[in-house]
Amino acid sequence: MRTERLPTLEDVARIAGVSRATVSRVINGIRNVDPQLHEVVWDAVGRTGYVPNRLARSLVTRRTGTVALVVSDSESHDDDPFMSRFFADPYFGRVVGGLMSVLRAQGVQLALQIVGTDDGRKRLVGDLRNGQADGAIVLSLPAVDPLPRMLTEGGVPAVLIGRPAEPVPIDYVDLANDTGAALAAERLLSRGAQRLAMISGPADVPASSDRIAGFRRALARRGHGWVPIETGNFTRDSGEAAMRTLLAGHPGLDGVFAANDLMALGALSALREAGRRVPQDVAVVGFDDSSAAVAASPALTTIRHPLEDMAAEAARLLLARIEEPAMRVSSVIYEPALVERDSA
Amino acid sequence: MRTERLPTLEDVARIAGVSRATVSRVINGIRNVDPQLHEVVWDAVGRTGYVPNRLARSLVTRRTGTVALVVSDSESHDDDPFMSRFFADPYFGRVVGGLMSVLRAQGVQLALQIVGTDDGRKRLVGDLRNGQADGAIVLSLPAVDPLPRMLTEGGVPAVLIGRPAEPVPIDYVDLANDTGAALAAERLLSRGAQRLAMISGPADVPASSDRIAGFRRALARRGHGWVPIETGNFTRDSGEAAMRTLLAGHPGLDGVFAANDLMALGALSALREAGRRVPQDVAVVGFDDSSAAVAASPALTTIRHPLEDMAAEAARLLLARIEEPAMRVSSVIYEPALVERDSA
DNA sequence: GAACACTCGGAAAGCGCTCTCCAACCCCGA
DNA sequence: TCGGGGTTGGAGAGCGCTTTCCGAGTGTTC
Repeated sequence: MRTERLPTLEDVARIAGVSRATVSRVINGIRNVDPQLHEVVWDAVGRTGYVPNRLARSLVTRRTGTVALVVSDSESHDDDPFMSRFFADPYFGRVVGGLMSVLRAQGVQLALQIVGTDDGRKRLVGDLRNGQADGAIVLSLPAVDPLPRMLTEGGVPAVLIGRPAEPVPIDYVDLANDTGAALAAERLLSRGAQRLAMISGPADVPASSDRIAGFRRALARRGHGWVPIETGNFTRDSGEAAMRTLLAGHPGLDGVFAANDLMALGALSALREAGRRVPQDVAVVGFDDSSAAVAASPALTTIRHPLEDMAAEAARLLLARIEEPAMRVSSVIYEPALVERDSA
Repeated sequence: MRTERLPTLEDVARIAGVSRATVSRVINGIRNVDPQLHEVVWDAVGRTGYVPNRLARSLVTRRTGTVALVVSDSESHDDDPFMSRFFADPYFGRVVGGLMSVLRAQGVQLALQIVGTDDGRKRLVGDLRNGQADGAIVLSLPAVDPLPRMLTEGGVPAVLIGRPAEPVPIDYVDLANDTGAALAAERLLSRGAQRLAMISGPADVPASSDRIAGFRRALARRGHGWVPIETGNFTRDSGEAAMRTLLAGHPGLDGVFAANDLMALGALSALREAGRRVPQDVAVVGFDDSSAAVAASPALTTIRHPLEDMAAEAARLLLARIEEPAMRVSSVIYEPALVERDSA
């Protein structure tokens, strides 16, 4: 099976009685080839079951029809369960789904790449420059990541999902995280909550710090000063722990904003355990509008994060930049919206 | 940036003052090259910042260091939301996570491929035979899918996750779905439930039919005859609808087995809406032990599905087959386990 | 009928790499 | 001094494709 040689351009050419060049032209629909020959060639293609070899083609055209989805992680070891947690999180799947919705239509493939070390990043950039893929969509996890800069300096078309921590001239799509957090704050206040608190993500990643800043600012505007903030790491368990800590330090709180739904779920557990009713005693607002939000009980009032749309836009942006590398660097910011359910 | 030509083997050879062949040998660590030259070459590599071109290498070695993750769907259109639902489901992410855990350690990359038409399948097999990837992990969604057979006939190393609907000599990993369903049945019975029902997935996909068969068989063994089964499509909403239908037709039922957690979640909603308490009035068992199970309220008693482990094993199997194409076809069946929580 | 403009198809030069020969060389024993 | 065995490094032939030249053929115009 695998052993028998596959038909090549050469074979097709021989059978059709023309040159390799002609077959190539016919297959790629280039120039006006005599309709008669055209037919003869396609016939030979059909008879041989010829399929062009993408590798060989890419080698000369410098185009692969592939885009890399790069997950840039900080120093992760193989036995580190973090990555598997990352993949199990709906975040990853939603991004892939959004990307595929536009890539698939263009016949572009997606190659998954994970880099966890600077060495890995260097190799990745090298491979990309060598035409391993036409461009990259980057999911950058570490608080500060050299990858975006390395990519732009290497001249690799790339689009970030989520803004870079430090300014880099690179395309990206992002969510107005601060606005989202402000929506949460206003919802809690308008529900009558007075003593608010927040369960945030790691303070050094942009999405997190933006949510913290947005929440604080919105409260300040409404005359609320300092609010207790407990830091989690976006997992359910960390949300539960954070909630316990908050309750211990501030038993009178009546409103909580969690920086994602998973942590809100954890908070719900901790509140139930502490005998607090949601939303009567404590109102809770999550973030993301993930499927977990509707599964929760009470169903989570949360902030909608149009991740699929963002990923799709990132893909479009990347395709455009691949087509036109000199294009001006741009970024697209999506507006979040409040989703009202039962928890606040 | 992108314009400047990248250093090639040739350049390195010139700088090191040796031939291309020698540089190639040094880089690939082949044969005993004079230690002195060895050093000279590496030095030149460092100075030029040379990175081997994978494409060119693959073209001659017939090895890409890439494995395709193929999602074989039936006739899906671009505006069909099904795919995005599929990606958002934790199933996809868990599979990717499991695969990556072993592929990454081997430096193997994963390329995502989606095929929705027979034409697409044909092209895919052609590309794979041409060495687009070294092998494929297949997630086959349609009830009956020609892809597995096409792959084996094309001599493409491939491993299925989930057994093929019709017997094909191909490696696969699967879960003992029937055993899992039996565990659910026994749990319900031992909790004292007497009038059981099931919310199944589409009856024509193997995983579904196995769960149905296992559930029925276990009940029959315990002297329970016919049980009402309502069919859903693995989404939350379909579970809710199915539960309503069941309640309408069998108001007295006191135990439900849902073929996955998402549908169990929907069932929970429908039961609450109907004023039934879970587990006091109606006991509910789910399937998968997804993250939704613990988020649910009451937390779902469910069947653990070690998907990450299965995917990892699939990856190992594939790597082995790529290494040794003549290896005997094998399959690995995982045993599910009952996870006791609150809903049953 | 010659000069010109086109159209079409073929030859061949790569793309960047690997790997099989083969020549050159070294060391040893006869 | 010479032949044989064992290294080591270089030349060069591909892997399967695209694409630039060019030459040959056709039709058009004065």
